Amino acid sequence: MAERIFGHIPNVYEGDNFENRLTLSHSKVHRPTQAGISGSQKEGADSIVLSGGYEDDQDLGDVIIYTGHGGRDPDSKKQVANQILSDKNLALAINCQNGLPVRVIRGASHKSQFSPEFGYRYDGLYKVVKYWKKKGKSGFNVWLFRLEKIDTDKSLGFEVKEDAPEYAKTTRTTVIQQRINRDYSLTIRVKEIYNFHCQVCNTKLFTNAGFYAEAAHIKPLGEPHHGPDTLDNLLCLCPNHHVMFDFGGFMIDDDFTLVGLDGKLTVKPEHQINKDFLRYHREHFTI
DNA sequence: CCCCCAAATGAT
DNA sequence: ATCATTTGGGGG
Repeated sequence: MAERIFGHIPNVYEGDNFENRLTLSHSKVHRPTQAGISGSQKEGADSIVLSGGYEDDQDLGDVIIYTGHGGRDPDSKKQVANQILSDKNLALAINCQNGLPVRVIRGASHKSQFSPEFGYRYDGLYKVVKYWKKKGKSGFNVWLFRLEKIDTDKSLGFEVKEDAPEYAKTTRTTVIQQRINRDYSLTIRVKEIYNFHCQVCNTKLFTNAGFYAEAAHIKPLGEPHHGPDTLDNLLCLCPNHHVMFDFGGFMIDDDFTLVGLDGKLTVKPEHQINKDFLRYHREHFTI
């Protein structure tokens, strides 16, 4: 299977139109030819289509209340059963918990003032800010997802000038894209290595969407630290210890002894941690 | 690998 | 409306 791309697809811009689901699929913007949600419960959802099939959808433009899938009679298309938080619905929940963007495509059959007249239109990136269960118009439970539009360029710390040449935009999009995806797959990997247990306290949190942990960079990414997005610069932490680590609440010695907290960092053999990054963290974040 | 699904599509 | 066909993806 081709790698799932989160965020914009290189060379595709907001407002681009597609004749039908097949051309949309070939563009990589939304790969499934029928399903409304593209994603997996492990990685999250990379794109959704609004096609007007679900009566509990609400399209307010920059805010969308999107109904999960399932529970419909294949012939009548009516809700005939409760939806459950699994498969693609779970994928959207993963986006919410991990702050992953989802591409939104509106189809002409979706009846709203924001729908295109014909075919399908790529409408940019949204974040999943909340999800909940509700009794839908049919009387059966549906899962709803609140999507809010994000300004990609600003949220990534880039200011793409209106008059920038196309080639520059393209290159930048590609570079940003590759970075997001590489970093995200490593995030999944470090969590899997520790099976979502915090390396500091061994806590394993669970939610209605499964287990929850955070991947923490030892030497921070970006300005001015320029830490790399590599496995040897990542830790699997619970949210509390992630916050403490980022804000210098504790340090980690070269032998993994914790400074400021009792005990030692749990480290698996398949996870080589670069001690230079531990040193960098000690030097720059200790009181 | 096989099986099944899916907010589609095109023809009756 | 309904039917058959289609295609990519996900999961076991």
